[in-house]
Amino acid sequence: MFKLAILGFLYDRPLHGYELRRHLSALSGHVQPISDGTLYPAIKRLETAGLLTRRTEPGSAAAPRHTLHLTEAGRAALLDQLREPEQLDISDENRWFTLLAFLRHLDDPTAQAAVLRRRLAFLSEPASFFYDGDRPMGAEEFPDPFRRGQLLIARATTEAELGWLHATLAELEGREG
Amino acid sequence: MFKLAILGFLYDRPLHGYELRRHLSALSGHVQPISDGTLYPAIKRLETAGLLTRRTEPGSAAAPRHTLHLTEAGRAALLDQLREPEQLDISDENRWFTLLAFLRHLDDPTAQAAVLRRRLAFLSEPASFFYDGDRPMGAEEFPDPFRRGQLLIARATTEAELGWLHATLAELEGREG
DNA sequence: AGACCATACCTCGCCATCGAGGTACCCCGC
DNA sequence: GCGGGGTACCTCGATGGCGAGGTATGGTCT
Repeated sequence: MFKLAILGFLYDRPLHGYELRRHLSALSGHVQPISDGTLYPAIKRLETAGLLTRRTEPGSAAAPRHTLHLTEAGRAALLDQLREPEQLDISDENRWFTLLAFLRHLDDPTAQAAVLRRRLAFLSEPASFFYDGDRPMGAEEFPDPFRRGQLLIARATTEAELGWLHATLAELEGREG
Repeated sequence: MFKLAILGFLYDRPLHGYELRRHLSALSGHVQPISDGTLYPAIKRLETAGLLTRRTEPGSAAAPRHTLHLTEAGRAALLDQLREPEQLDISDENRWFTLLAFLRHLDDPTAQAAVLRRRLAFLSEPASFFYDGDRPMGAEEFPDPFRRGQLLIARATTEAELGWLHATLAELEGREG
């Protein structure tokens, strides 16, 4: 879902489709480059929903461009999704990173901290990729280096993020006063 | 795409749909629980493609079960996808982890090392989520803690995985010799 | 003048996924 | 003997992403 990312980038300033695509490519293009067949229909959906408007301008170097502007409803929709993200935005790393990229737009330390706490709760659940019955299996239990690596990497990632989460929450709670 | 995971689990031993779902939930259910509407059509597609067969058995505790068995074509398809994964399997963390979970089935240290080297190349590309023109921006350049965190966490994750990759490649190359 | 490339946008058909809904069976407790 | 819960499977419609294809413009190189 690119809805969040599109609204997030347009919140800062109006962009035309091509610029938007460059921003989106930087944000998540290393995983999978965004295709025209994804971007333009997504823009159209947002326009139909009244979240953005298009203004045609003569192209600076080519065909006429449609500059995209967020409407008030669009700004509200972005802030809503930042304030109360779906669970998938919390649990999926790609979506979570997208959310993080725009969380500063939510200009309220208490609301920001609440979102971080949801991620903290998710990361704190004991989880493995493999179970022996109900018992989560640890890295040491696998003879092959691949599953062992999978678990070790996941653990390292979680540790790093937990450290950052705790530090940032402390900082935000200071500001909440 | 659950094709890889389904084939991977069945490679070890035949399972019926319900068991399969429990395995898939453990592997990737923390991100998004797998739904029936995904699993059963996926099984049917694999059956139609001749990669697995179903044998109906009386249900042990309920309705009759369909035990799923990989065919020779199914085993070959799994090994193919492990040996020459699509780029998305390399670049997307969720897919990469799925691949890692079954890479041991590819019983050839040279081929395994080649796959790890593709991931290594992907992680070694200089990348950021944000660019100033063509210059990738570093964590220090953002005043908000969220984008800073995003970049710091990504960096920590990459470091951890690079360490494991180098160690495992050395181990595999020892075995190739 | 012509070829070529980057910019800029759009559409179509395909396919995977999802949620909601449904069927059926068996066991256990009351 | 009846209801509820867990096991086990299936289908349907909606949605969203993707690849392939198409259009058009303007600058640059030869």
